[in-house]
Amino acid sequence: MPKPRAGRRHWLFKTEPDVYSIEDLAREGSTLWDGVRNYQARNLLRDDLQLGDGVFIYHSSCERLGIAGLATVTGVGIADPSAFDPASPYHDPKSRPAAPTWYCVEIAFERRFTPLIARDAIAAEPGLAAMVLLQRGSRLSIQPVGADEARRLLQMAQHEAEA
DNA sequence: GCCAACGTTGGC
DNA sequence: GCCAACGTTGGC
Repeated sequence: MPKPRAGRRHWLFKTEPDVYSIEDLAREGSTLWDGVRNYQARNLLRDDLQLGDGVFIYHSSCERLGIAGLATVTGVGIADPSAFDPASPYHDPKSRPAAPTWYCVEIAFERRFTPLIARDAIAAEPGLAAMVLLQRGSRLSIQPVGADEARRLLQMAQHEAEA
């Protein structure tokens, strides 16, 4: 059997919509996903995200929890400029341009999910029970999404849109 | 290198 | 606002 062609890989980025929402991304078209200050998330941003990967945008700490849309990775391996900026709340003097501590990627708006895929609906879906998002105490803000999980989520977005 | 204290995240 | 879970810090 031929090796199945690897489709585009998918990730999930958490964001508080009060700070930055899918609407902000839709308006701006693309953005630098900077300010991530967690080593596990940093490793994914620096080493694993690839051009063209899909990014589910998850709204956290708000009234309507869930995946609000989809974006595409358009820039990888970027040293996080906010770490070098003394005026930024994300400033980190330990990170220097010659030896950056923190990395970010650029993403571009792809589409909104209307309505969003509610966290409740994700939790109720047996095939999605293993998602990092649902794991007890998971605070990782950049998460891998499995191929089957991504497929299921995209189906859910489609069905909800038709309903 | 251990581990207690602390700050933060994030669902409820 | 509560609080459990987690990552980080710093004294030893």
